Amino acid sequence: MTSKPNVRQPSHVACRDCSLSSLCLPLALSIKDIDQLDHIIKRGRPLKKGEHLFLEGDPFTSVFAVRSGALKTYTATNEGEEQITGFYLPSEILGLSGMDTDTYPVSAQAMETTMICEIPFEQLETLSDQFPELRRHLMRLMSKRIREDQQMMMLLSKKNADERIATFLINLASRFRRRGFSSQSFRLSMSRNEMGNYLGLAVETVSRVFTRFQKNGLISAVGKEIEIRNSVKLCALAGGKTLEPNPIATNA
Amino acid sequence: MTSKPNVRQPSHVACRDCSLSSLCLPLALSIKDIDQLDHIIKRGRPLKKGEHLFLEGDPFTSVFAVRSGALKTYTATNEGEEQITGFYLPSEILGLSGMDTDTYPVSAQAMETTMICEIPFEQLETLSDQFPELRRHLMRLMSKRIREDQQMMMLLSKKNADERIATFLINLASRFRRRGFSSQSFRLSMSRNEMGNYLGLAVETVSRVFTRFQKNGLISAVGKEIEIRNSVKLCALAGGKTLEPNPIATNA
DNA sequence: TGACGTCATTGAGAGGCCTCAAAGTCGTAT
DNA sequence: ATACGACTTTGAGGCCTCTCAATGACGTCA
Repeated sequence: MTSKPNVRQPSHVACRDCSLSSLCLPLALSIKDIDQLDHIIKRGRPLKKGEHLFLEGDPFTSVFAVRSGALKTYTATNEGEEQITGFYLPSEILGLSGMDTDTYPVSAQAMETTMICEIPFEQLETLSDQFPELRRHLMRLMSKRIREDQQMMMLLSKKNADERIATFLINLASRFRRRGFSSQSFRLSMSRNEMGNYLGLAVETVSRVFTRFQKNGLISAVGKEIEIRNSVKLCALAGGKTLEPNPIATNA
Repeated sequence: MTSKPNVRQPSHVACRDCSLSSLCLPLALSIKDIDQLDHIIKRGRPLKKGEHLFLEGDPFTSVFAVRSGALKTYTATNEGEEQITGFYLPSEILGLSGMDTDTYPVSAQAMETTMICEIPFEQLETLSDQFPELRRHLMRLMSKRIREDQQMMMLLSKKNADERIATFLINLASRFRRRGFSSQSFRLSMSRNEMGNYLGLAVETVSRVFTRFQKNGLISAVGKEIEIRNSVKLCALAGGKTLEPNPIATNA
């Protein structure tokens, strides 16, 4: 399993050679201009499971793109519990919500081994001055995030446990598909507990819904491995269309 | 009640003469540059209660600032019910969530007689090219909105009915105060039904909580008139600090 | 001013989800 | 390989909020 000649070290892949460039920030730039973005990006060592990318209260300096792996963001409730605010898959951008403060309003933690591209915000703003398209893309990302958060608010205030979990699974599936992975079977990077926390449900409820979904032939779940067996019914439960109420994913 | 000599017609107040300028978009501009913003703003006739500013699906053309009155934004759930996504008070900006689509993702409706400043988005973008501060302010507004939506998600997934309503009242109070109104007593522009819809509660629950709050001396409510009688306890219920989990309000 | 419709309040009952508890499974590290 | 801890599953019971229903208050318009 040593590296083969034609396989670059992942931590050195340039934007122009990155398979995610069409989903990530570079999509706002022409081939020629991508290298400019590339130059300001810092690529650190991989984060191990449980390591933090930044902590709530840390000074806001950068936004981040996920290259591989998965992260969650969370904040502390008044009672000191953890409240998960989002899950982030490869090509998704996090850190934008800190932009109008001097500190990050949430903590970001790796749920598995994760590689990250760091984009120092000051330099990103400078680059935005040069490339209006990049600026508009950043705005679109934030606008999209607002709409997705509103979908999430609707989920939390109107949907029952079954519908919440169906929505969550369909959303994950569609994000996997867009990244070229199977939307039929995939591996959850979060625990049942984290899923429940995010969806406003107790762990036990999540577990019971999973069991029920399996009895009804909607899914098959072995540990974190999920297979969607009846996507039509699952989508119906989720509320019709293939929703995507969570992080920032792709372009329009 | 005819207009007095020194009172301009409200629909003609320029940004530089507007009492809200320090809370609204102009705060990003110097006195000298405000007039440039002023020139692109359209000031239409007042909206009567129940009238729509825009409908979900309308082509996205402008963002709006509330001059007086109050609006709500809402979207339709899959079952065709209304889901309120925000309430907007004077100086607050709405319409930003449509920015990355060609249509508004929500409808906006006046809850009372309301005056609006319309800012055509194309011209706002052009102006943004000239004034980086304006651009950054727009970004900050969106970033702030994301954080507030996340507060709202926390409310919906972790708080009980008492805490939700306490949070809502404290949030409204702090927004009134910032606008120079009393934060102790004010008039709700929304019905109990709308409040419940927004907070993920049934009307009856809202009503019962109001009754209980009055028995406990936290507030006094006569119809839509609210008086906060024990702001300390109410803040404690809301979860400590004076939160503001809703629309876009002011600067840092 | 009276009548109507909308909104708010109050009560009774039911249901969904949470909490508590315990057993079972998985992953990991020694 | 084994033992430990973390995670998952399942059960029983209770509570909070919703639903349904009816009465009461308010505001509006003829």
